[in-house]
Amino acid sequence: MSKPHKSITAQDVANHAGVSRAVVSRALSDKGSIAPETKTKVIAAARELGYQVNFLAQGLNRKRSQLIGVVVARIKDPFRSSLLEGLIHMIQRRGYQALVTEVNSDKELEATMRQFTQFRVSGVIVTSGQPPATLVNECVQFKIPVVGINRELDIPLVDFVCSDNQQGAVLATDHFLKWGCHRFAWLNYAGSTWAGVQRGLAFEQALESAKVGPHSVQQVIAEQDGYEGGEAAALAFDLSQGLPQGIFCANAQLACGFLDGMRQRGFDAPKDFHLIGFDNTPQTAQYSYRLTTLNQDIPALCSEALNCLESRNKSPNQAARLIKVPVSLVVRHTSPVINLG
Amino acid sequence: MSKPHKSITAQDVANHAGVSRAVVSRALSDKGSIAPETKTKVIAAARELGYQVNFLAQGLNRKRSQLIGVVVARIKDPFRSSLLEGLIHMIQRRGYQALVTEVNSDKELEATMRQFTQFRVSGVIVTSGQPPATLVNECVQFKIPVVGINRELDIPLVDFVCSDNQQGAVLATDHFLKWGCHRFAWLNYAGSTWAGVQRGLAFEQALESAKVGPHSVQQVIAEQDGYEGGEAAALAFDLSQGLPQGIFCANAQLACGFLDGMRQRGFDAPKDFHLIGFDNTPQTAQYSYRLTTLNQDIPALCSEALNCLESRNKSPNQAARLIKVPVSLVVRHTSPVINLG
DNA sequence: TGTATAAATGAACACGTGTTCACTGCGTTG
DNA sequence: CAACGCAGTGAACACGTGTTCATTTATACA
Repeated sequence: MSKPHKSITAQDVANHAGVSRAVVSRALSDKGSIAPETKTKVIAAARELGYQVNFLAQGLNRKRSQLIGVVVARIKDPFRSSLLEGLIHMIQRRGYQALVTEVNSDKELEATMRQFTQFRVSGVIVTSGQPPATLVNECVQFKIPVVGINRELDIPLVDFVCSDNQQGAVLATDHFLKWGCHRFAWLNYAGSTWAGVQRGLAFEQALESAKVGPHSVQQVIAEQDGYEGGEAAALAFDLSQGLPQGIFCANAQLACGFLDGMRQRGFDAPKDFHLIGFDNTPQTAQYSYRLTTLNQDIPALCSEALNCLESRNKSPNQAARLIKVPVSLVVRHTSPVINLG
Repeated sequence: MSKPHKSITAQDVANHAGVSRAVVSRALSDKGSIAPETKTKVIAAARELGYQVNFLAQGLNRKRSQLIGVVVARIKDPFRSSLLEGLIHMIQRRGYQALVTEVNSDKELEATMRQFTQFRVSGVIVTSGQPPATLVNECVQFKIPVVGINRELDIPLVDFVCSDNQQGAVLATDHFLKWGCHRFAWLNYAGSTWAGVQRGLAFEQALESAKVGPHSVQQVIAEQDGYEGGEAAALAFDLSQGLPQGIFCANAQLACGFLDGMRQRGFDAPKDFHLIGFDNTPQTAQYSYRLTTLNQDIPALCSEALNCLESRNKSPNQAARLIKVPVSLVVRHTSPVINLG
């Protein structure tokens, strides 16, 4: 029962089938030439013995494991966990395994990526932090493709997949304008991600294109991220000039917090202001919030990311790609549909 | 720039330091005897060349990789993502890497665990589904320790770490009784996890110990899990006999949904009923919910799980352990502190 | 000084796989 | 009948590491 259990190898299958080990490898990998009846015989023997390849040996030989490294941060954040779920799902679906690492500083990220190369991963997906140049170079030297999600940098040979923040800002702006909003604010937090900053800039730009002067646009920077940051920002909001009618949030957590903060001061959406946040997290759909949000197409983001990895695995030196994934406006209670009646 | 990049091996370090490869191995692993000056010389050479061991070769040789397989389901669920975050954090902290797999059926779980053995993982942590006997046997034969979190089964050589549902039910019951509640309900969903069922039973038992007759306890089974399940259950709740005063939920998502469902019918906590749910997820702390919850000690769960793995790696045949981790009552608005004034 | 003991080192093997290369036997063609 | 090509096979090597074992060197002791 508790014997050392010699694990069964391709050699065992070969002995059992009366062929050489090389034939076993060919029979199972569909490479090289092999007689049909030998093949079936070997496969039968393998099944009978319950043979399973040793991924470590296989990877060592191929100089590549079927692992894909995933870098994430703050997994419990609702959007991030949804993205991670999508990534893992897609990774498994395409026959890989997810090596997930949580990273909170760039130093950690460096150590992490080093370990990825030590495992000879087939690819690296970065959803947090910005890949340090030295490590990216290391990956490039090992011919390990790297792709970033929801960030854009100009790194040679590194692809990026990103939700279309510009389009999202335009969708939000149009919706606000249809409601007749004429004063605006946008909320972000100090030390925001690249995507957060980008969304704010895109919002300002979209308003400018719509001939809304910059004096009608107020920028609010919360001291921290997440619900608490948004709540605190609302509690500290300067109301001496009244509330802006259209408020745009860099992410859903900030938006929920901001809404709850305003409620504590006696204001609510859409009665007193309109609110649109990025990231259509499950929570935003709940009765207590019913936020109008910009939905990121998570399956598309994940699918494109893996496309990039596989494509670059085939031709490692192709030019870096930047793929923008469209977002869509999910209209809910905090800035409802416009009644045409 | 895009040359094949021969990766540097221990042999290269050996050549560079003018010793044999075996010495390199000893210098870096602190095993076997080695002259101090040779050691520093080798380490210097390794650093100079930027040598990093190949984990695949290392694992192949040791018959064990430094990977730990983690089985999860529905990652985007708030409690599950918090648990996953804690696990990954703890796994990295102890020098392993997390191989994360999402699983939705027992068939998937079987395939997954098979792949874990193919990677010769150092351990498997199951947070979803119940480990199929055949696969557990396979792991046992490979001497791969398996530990389950928040479930208990009687499987030889498999350890379990579980929040103390009984204690949680008692805490909730005591709190309800102090408020003078005399009619109760508990909410779960059809096809619940083992933990969910257990919590309901423990609640009934705690009430029975407090001399509350079973006719005062109502059981509600939602058709599905999560917020939507709880909301639907509240909307369908039979009010002909009025509302129970003390309502206990198997998890936080159900509780949030139930609360919002009741609000849609004009009821609210703690005005019309008291509500306590398991899982102190971030959302429950938010202003719109402020749920009184039972907090699971996630760091302790994760730490104990890894303790089990490491302990069983040292002595594989020790008796199966069941570790109960205490929970604590977080008193918030839906069943507030009792005013002694 | 000779010997026993310990420390330090390198050659060799094992881990399990994929792939190259030489070889055999067979059918085809000139 | 000879020559040729070709499908099928197995021996051997490479991947990079950890560890055993024999060998060499230095040290202590009688």
